[in-house]
Amino acid sequence: MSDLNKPYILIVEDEAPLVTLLRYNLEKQGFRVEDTGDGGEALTRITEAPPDLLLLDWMLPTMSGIELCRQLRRRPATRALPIIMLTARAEEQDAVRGLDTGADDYITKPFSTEALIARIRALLRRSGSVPQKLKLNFHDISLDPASHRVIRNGRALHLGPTEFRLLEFFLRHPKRVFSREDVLNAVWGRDIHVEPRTVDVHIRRLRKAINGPGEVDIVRTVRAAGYALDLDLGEVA
Amino acid sequence: MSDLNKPYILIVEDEAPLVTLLRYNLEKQGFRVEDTGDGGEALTRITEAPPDLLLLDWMLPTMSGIELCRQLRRRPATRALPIIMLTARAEEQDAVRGLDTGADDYITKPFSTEALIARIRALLRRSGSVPQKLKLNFHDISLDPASHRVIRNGRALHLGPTEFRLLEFFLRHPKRVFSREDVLNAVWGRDIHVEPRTVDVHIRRLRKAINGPGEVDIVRTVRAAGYALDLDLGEVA
DNA sequence: CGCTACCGTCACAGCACTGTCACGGAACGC
DNA sequence: GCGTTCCGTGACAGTGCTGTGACGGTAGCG
Repeated sequence: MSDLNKPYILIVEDEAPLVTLLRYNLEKQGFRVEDTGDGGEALTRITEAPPDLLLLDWMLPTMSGIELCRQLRRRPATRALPIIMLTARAEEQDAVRGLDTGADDYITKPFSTEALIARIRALLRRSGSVPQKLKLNFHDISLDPASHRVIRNGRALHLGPTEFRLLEFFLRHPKRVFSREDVLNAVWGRDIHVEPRTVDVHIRRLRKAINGPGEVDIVRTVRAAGYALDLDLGEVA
Repeated sequence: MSDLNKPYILIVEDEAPLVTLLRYNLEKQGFRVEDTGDGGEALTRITEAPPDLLLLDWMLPTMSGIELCRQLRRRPATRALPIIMLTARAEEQDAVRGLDTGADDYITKPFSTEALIARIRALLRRSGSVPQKLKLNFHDISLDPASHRVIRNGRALHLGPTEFRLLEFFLRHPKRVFSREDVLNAVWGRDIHVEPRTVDVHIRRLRKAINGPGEVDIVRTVRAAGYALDLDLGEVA
């Protein structure tokens, strides 16, 4: 299956002819395409295997596009998923509301194929469209989301569930500082309430777990700001 | 100046009436707006103080919008800068090419203000809910807000939290003199009360932190006025 | 049921950082 | 020149932030 590495686009649209047209053009452009006409089914499929980009129709039978969009934006896992809304020209007002709800872009029917593809490319380029399944690594550490395994310098590490998610999150955004609030939202979930200092404790447990004797600390503390996955270089050559 | 911390939008457009309209609406939305009709000038201004978002007209006198866009995309510092292109309806084909060149979105004239603002919000939200992501640099110093790192001449500097915010503020408005009150409002916050002289002390700490031996002082004292991030040349050329 | 692994919270200590002051020197006006 | 205003500098006490160990609670499992 060579197309497992292609960018994966999910079309949520119930007009069959339009789907056929889109599928044809997008596959010609080298995308892997799946589709569904049902909002609920879309939600489960996205949960199972999040696409790199979502083409979302405004009018849907079971669940409206905007509602689906809202639900996706509530989940940490799909918060950054690029979404393009498809609307009829007359519904442009709603489309504007759609953007504020969380869609990244919209396009009005009828549209030219080139315009759509250009927008898709722009969005994918921006979101760095790297397939999500790859192993994550930084410095001498490696995390495999599929097998749920973490390795540093050849030796396997044992992490608790939260430590694992924490490390995975940091590995996805290396060298970037996150406040305790950011970390809570991303790792614990948007509407869970825990004390910000809890992050400190788990950072400590993570450090203890991944830092063997004589190994450098990969987690950098930035006072009054948060934490980052980064080498704590005091000086540079 | 209460708007120094607002998201900063640069408009590159030579039709004065349109600029006036845009400026009015965007400022009402809480953005700080600057504009220029010249592509070359835009480039220098972006280099000096990168905006959070760029509104870019396709037709420009000296340098075409698409050329400006291409140049910006070539530089690492502005590669992620969100760009919205403004084009006339008839030029839609070009706009598509514009997207492939590196613009993030385009909108065809005439457009509704709400549609534009919605797109702006979507872009700013996507580029990190905190609208500050681009690296800032001046002379031989570089500050990365994302990784919270400051580098001068290849060596990493260690700054305290306040020193960091202070430097970041000055880097966003280089070569501009700010009174102690301005600095307090922007860096400490509008309703925090501290003695104006406190700024002096932190300026000193900042100087000590960033000025290595044999390096020029980047912070210029303007007697009876305040401070500026600028090379201290004894006399004007 | 008891055991284990893990989680969230807290208290406390150490230390980096902060705001303020006093002093002396520099810059300026006359 | 002198007086005044302004700024650089070092010191210092108070504050706030983080690392750390400990503790009670819970879910899963045999």
